[in-house]
Amino acid sequence: MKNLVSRCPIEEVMQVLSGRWPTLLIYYLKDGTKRFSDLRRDNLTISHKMLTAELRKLEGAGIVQRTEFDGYPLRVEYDLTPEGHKLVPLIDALGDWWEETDEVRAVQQV
Amino acid sequence: MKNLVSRCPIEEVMQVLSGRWPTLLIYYLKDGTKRFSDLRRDNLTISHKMLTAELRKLEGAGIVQRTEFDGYPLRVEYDLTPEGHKLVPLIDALGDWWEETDEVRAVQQV
DNA sequence: AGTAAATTACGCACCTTTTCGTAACCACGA
DNA sequence: TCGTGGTTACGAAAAGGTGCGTAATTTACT
Repeated sequence: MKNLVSRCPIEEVMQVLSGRWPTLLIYYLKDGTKRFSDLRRDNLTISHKMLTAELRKLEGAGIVQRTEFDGYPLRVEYDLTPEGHKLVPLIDALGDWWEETDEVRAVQQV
Repeated sequence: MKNLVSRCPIEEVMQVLSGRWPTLLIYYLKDGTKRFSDLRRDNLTISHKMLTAELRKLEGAGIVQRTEFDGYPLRVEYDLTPEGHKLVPLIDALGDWWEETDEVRAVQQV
């Protein structure tokens, strides 16, 4: 999903939130500061490369704040921005919707 | 994004809503019944292969209702289900969030 | 009257594009 | 030599576009 087909804000958010990782990362970060290696430990299956790419995307969208500390080994901390925190309940609402419509899907499958 | 890495409802919704088309299709359908060819006309760039695939995914998720009418040429109508309609304001909220955080992003880019 | 073409909603095969994981490498300090 | 956070190159796999085929009926042309 490289470029947009409309200038609709919804398509723009979805470009950032689409995929397996963005919402999961937001969820790990909502509990507080995490380091790169913390996220890799929590989130077993994401590759090194994907994690950096996704974090930068979220940073560019103003959802995640990256803080680099001088010294070796290099230390970097990731947090949700205030804007990122505002996003959490909206994503929760989608999860709730999914759970509520679970029975509907169960019926349809028959 | 073939299979899930967690059993979190949020990852499950995102599997359905991820990508360029699902939310756009929901938006076209929220105004009422559309036929396959209506959607292709509105939504210039989607290929027929993608359109069928996305519509079936939304149908499987209980968001879209597909109604087939006998006769030739075959006629098929697509509508949002009641559950699908409930989803609209949640997606709207994401779009609103994106617009509100627009200035934040503008500042960061500098 | 007879034939040709258009219509609708796809399925399928083929081919290109994009995505993503793996692995190697870098910087440095303990 | 290991750990940290990150980049790059490579290759496999998945996503997605194009074009052809299909059904039965209507319309358009000769």
